[in-house]
Amino acid sequence: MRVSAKADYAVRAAAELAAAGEGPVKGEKLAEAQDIPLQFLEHILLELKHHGIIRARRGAKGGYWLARPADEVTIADLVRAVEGPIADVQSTPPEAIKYSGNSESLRDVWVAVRASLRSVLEEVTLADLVAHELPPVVEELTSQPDAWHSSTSTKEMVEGR
Amino acid sequence: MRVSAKADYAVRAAAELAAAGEGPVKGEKLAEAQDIPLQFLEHILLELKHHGIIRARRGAKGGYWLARPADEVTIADLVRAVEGPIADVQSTPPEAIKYSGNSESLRDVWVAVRASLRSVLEEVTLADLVAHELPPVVEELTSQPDAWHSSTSTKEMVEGR
DNA sequence: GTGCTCCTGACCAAAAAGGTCAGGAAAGTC
DNA sequence: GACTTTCCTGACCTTTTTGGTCAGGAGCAC
Repeated sequence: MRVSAKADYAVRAAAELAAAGEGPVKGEKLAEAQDIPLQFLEHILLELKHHGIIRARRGAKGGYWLARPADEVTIADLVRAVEGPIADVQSTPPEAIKYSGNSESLRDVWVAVRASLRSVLEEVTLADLVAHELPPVVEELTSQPDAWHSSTSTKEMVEGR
Repeated sequence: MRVSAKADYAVRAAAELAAAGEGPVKGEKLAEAQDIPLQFLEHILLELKHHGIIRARRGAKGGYWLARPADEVTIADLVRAVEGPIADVQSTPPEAIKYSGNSESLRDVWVAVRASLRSVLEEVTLADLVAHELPPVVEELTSQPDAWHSSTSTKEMVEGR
């Protein structure tokens, strides 16, 4: 349940494109702006292009730009482009797994996990990101103080930390 | 953003323990009940023991049992025990990451992602699982039909599938 | 002491993560 | 047309993670 460097980079680079607006932006500029290894970033941008999220042109005045308006590109789009399906269990979509007996309901739990991830990732757009105005669902989640610290694990509780 | 086999196995084995109630259950029985490779499962159970989630005894009448009542063990406890922190970004807790300029708000998004995961994983207990009675938050998420199919990706939309 | 069962570390193969390198192919400029 | 710029692509690489197996030791019950 972790977010890869690739996904993080993809979102950050796309945010730069969203902020830039129209004109094509060079890969090098994106890499510098967000401190991402250039050659690695180029592979990521290529994937985004293959997924129809961005466009590109080569040569002197070349660069990358968003294929759609920034308010029509969600974080989920970017994460899926580089990481594949969100919240697969053992590389299988949760609804396709067969559980027996006492763990039958576990399928519903994983489906709920996926749904809750989507409720965040599919709501936030690049436009929201660069405007620093996140949708209500995010504001609500981040406004709780608990959300801001790594939770105390069971082990730590047992050991009385 | 995927759930590992280990986490899935951990929850399923723990569900068996929850269903068994008091007496110690042998590893072999857990493995058979949930169709998990025995030797792999033993390593997982050992981790759970180290995290204080289960207890064990060796010998003739040995086996594993829950260290706490089933309604005090959450899915989050189990996932954290075997996978570590939930929703780290690049192996770092989201609140600890420094973002610059146009992606400053991304930190809040990852924090919201973690919070939304917790809102599911920390609510569901083993008791809920084996009783097939999941908390309202889960019921609500799974009751939406959209939650039950893998979402159509941007690429597929572009290609008109 | 003799099974039975958990405990532990070593090992292993395949995949994923996170990159780097080398060159080719378009687009613009002179 | 040559040259430069910038994206495009595949091959390659190292380290870590994933998903296990194997061999033996240690504690418990009888």
